[in-house]
Parts: sequence; C-alpha cells; structure tokens
Amino acid sequence: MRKGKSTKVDGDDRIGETGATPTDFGPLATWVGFNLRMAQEASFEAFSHHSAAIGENPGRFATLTLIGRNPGIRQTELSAASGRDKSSLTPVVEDLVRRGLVERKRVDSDRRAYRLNLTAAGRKTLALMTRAARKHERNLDRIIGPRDKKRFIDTLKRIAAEIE
Amino acid sequence: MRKGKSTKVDGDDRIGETGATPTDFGPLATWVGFNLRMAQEASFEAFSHHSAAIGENPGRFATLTLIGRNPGIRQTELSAASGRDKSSLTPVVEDLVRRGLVERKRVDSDRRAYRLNLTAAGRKTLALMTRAARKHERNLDRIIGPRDKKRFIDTLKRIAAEIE
DNA sequence: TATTGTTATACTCTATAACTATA
DNA sequence: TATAGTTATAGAGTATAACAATA
Repeated sequence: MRKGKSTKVDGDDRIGETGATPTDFGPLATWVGFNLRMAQEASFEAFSHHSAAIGENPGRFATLTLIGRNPGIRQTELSAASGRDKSSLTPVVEDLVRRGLVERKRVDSDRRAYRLNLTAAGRKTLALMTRAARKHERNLDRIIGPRDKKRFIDTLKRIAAEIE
Repeated sequence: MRKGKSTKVDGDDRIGETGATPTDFGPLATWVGFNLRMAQEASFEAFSHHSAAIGENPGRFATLTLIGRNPGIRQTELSAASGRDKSSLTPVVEDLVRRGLVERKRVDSDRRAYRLNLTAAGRKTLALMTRAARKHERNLDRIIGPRDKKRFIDTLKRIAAEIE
C-alpha cells in the first residue's frame, strides 16, 4: 500500500519565500515512461482497495483468471504466461491451494508435473474479483472516454510487445 | 529484473492435443488495468537496461531529477513529491550521498532538516541518465506515434489524478 | 505538542542457483 | 541430459511505529 502522492510541499523557503512552492518535476512531467508508471501505480492501488474488500490482491486475480481460463494448466505454463519465474509462482500457488481456491493434481503421463484447477471456492472468489475488476474498469472507462479506449489499449499492448 | 514474458506455452496437452496452445488470457486481455501493468513493466524493464549501462536504476533517476530541479529540497518534500514515505527515502538518499552524487547540508533556520543538492558527479550522472531516458522516450514515441502522443500522455495523467 | 529524519522491523514480489524426482 | 517444481537465499522497494533532536 502506498501513500497518497502530493505535488505541493510545505515550508519550502529555498527560493527565499515563506509560502509553499510546488515541486518542479522537470522533464519527468512530459515523459511517457514516468506517466505510465504514475498511472499504473494509481490504477493498481485503486484495484488493490477493491480487492482488499474481498480479502485478495491484484496479483491473485491474474493468477486465478489464468487458471480459470486454462483448466489443467501446469505451473511452468502459468509462469510463462504471467512472465514470472516458476520459483516465484511456488508460494503463490501454495497459498491458493492452502486457502482452498486451487487444487493440484499430478499428471499421470508426466509425474513431475501438476495440473491446476479452480475449486468451487476458487470460482466463487474469482467471480467476486471479476465483479470488482469490472467496477474498476468502469472507473477507467469514465476517465479515458469510450471513443479513445480502443486506441489506448492498443497503444499499451504495442508498448508491451515492442519496447526494447 | 524480470524474465521476458511469453504468451505461448509448450507441451500443453490439457485439451487433448500434443502441440503448443496459446494461453487464454480471458478478460484480462481487454482490460485497461492489466494492459497498463504489462506496458509499464515492459517500459520499466527496458529503461532498467539503459540505466544499468550507467550503473544506475530508474528509481535513482527520478530522485536525482527531483533534486536537480529543486536545489535545496528537503527530504520530507522529496518524499511527498515522489509519493513515498520519508522512511523509504532514507536509504535511497544515504546511498546517493555515499556514492558522492548528492550532498546534504543542515538547514540553519531549522536544524532538524537537511537540504539536498546534486554534486558535480551527481549532475554528470543525471546528464547521462537523462540522455538514456531521451533514447527510451524516442523508442516509446516510435511505438505510440507522434499524432497520438499528446493525447496518450494526457490520458495517463488523468488516470493518475482521477482514479479512485 | 508537532515535525524532521533515522532506526528497527516486516512484508511483498521478484530472481538465481542448487536440488529432487522424474523423463 | 533435460524438465517440473521446490527450497534456500538474496535483493529491491515499500510501509508502520517508535525514537531523538529540534521547533
């Protein structure tokens, strides 16, 4: 969780005044990278709040969605799909299993691997989170405007795919 | 640092086939929040690479820029401007001072506080990072397209400011 | 009493490398 | 030899709470 960000600062007398002076962000203010980060952090935190009301967090949401959409997915696949190392996923899956949201079954044809599936409780939690996500999306839609949304998402996708 | 993300997964036989099957991202694929995160991570990682070539990281860049643009800024102001708790900033500033990029001076009129300024070495490092950032921005510009850039940044700013 | 910055502590998320058990 | 998943470990980045010095 993150502190609310404020652009104003108090008690700033470095330019010989006694009143508050806004901080100068310099070139940061006009750069895509910086604004991308600020927008993502704000959006992420807002969704964290919605998720917390369900007792979950945004990362769990992505994991549950991927498992729900790809029944029987194996951990290595899941790790590739979410762009995280498989070792990063171990504690996440462990937590979901422990809380009864996901079940693991050994694969008969390859006994090294597990298949992951949502349990009934997992589906229920995913449904709750999906509802929260839709609400969050409606907030974002309101800000972006329906006309620009498609192009906006397309640009984000191209950044993720093409940046080097 | 993060693994490259791949959408394809291998060895997926969960739907009775032997060939590779793309993972289904379900509603994630069309949601702003998710794509915002993916784009930000990709952009951040790309800039991390550029920064690493200078021996720095993106977080240091923002801090150095804020100090450079606001000479004599105090740590509490800096923490407000960057949206982080003051205690999170202590080790960052300590590191910058230790490496000779930033200097701290006690404020005469308020001996609890410090003022932060870049040293000559700090200005030099900031100049190098700024150059790397410009290169990174040119990559982003190429992807976004000059026509859409202004609107894209404006949308990001509004998300950061208005999301709840 | 309130504020500035530090310290102690803890939590989340991530990675690499070495390991096991299988293939 | 190679792969699936775990363990051990580490690092970055963040927060809260308590603290000393000063206001």
